Amino acid sequence: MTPEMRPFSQSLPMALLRAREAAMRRFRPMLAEHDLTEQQWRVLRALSASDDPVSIGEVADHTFLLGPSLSRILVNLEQRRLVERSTNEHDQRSALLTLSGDGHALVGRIAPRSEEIYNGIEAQFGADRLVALLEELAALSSLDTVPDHIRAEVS
Amino acid sequence: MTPEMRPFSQSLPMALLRAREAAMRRFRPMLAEHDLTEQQWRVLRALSASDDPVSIGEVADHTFLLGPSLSRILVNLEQRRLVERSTNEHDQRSALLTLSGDGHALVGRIAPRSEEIYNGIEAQFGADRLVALLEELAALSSLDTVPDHIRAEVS
DNA sequence: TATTGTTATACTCTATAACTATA
DNA sequence: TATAGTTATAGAGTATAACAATA
Repeated sequence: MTPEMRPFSQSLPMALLRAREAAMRRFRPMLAEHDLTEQQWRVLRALSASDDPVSIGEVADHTFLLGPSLSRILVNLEQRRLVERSTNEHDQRSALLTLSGDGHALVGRIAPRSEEIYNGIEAQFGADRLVALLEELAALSSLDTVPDHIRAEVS
Repeated sequence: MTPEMRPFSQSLPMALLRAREAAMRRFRPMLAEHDLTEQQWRVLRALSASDDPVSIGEVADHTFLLGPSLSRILVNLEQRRLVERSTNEHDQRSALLTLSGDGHALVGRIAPRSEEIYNGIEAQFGADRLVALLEELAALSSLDTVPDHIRAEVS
């Protein structure tokens, strides 16, 4: 034993991983039915969240995917006609992504089942409690995110 | 947009991933210095948490690693003399794992720095608040875990 | 020169099935 | 027959660097 370190069971990264596994266990079968990996789904989900085209870099930030990973995922999703690419007229370097009609349709088929699973978690865990947990997670995530007005002063 | 589904920003799996990323960003450089992947570290951490030898299956459960992944990680950790294997005398099929002296030494070198990082998070987020968050995460993780005495009745 | 994104490369992990040895 | 673990195999993601095109 290494008593100097907090118990494995109380490690924050492990607790987060464990909780995520517990949640994903409910969602995975549904994604598998549609031949989607978690990462592919994160991309579709990020695009479905916006009416406007989103740059590849923004999608990478939102989905926690690295450039090379995202590039290959996009090749796959474009071949499946779920995602469409256009070029930003104001900056020829950056590509803009949108969900295709098929992409919207697929998300639309998955959405109600996702909500169902979500409602099940809310019913067991408590809706208010879940909202509170999400708030705490957001607060934790933004700990090292320097607010914009401060960053402007620093840099 | 797909208004039928809750916002991407409020998806529980994404919130957990985001929080885990925020936490791991602080820990990763330390692991990289010791040439450890997150998964290798999870194995060492799980073994360091127990004075008694642990079976491979138990380690797999605790670390959320599949058998084949764990097998190869163990080959690596054994070659580096961080982990030792012995056979369970009562069941020749199962192998028992323990942290070697070098393994303990490595965990011992990492532990204080890990605690330092942890204290930083506590200082920013609040120690009590972090304890409360860990409790909520544990509760969420155990939602679908049927308690043993009930499982005995059911099966 | 800096930025956006892709390609190259090597490694690691995931996931399923088939297999060996033991129970 | 069932279980513990390994091996085989295919696929996908991670990570870094090098690169092309554009700003």
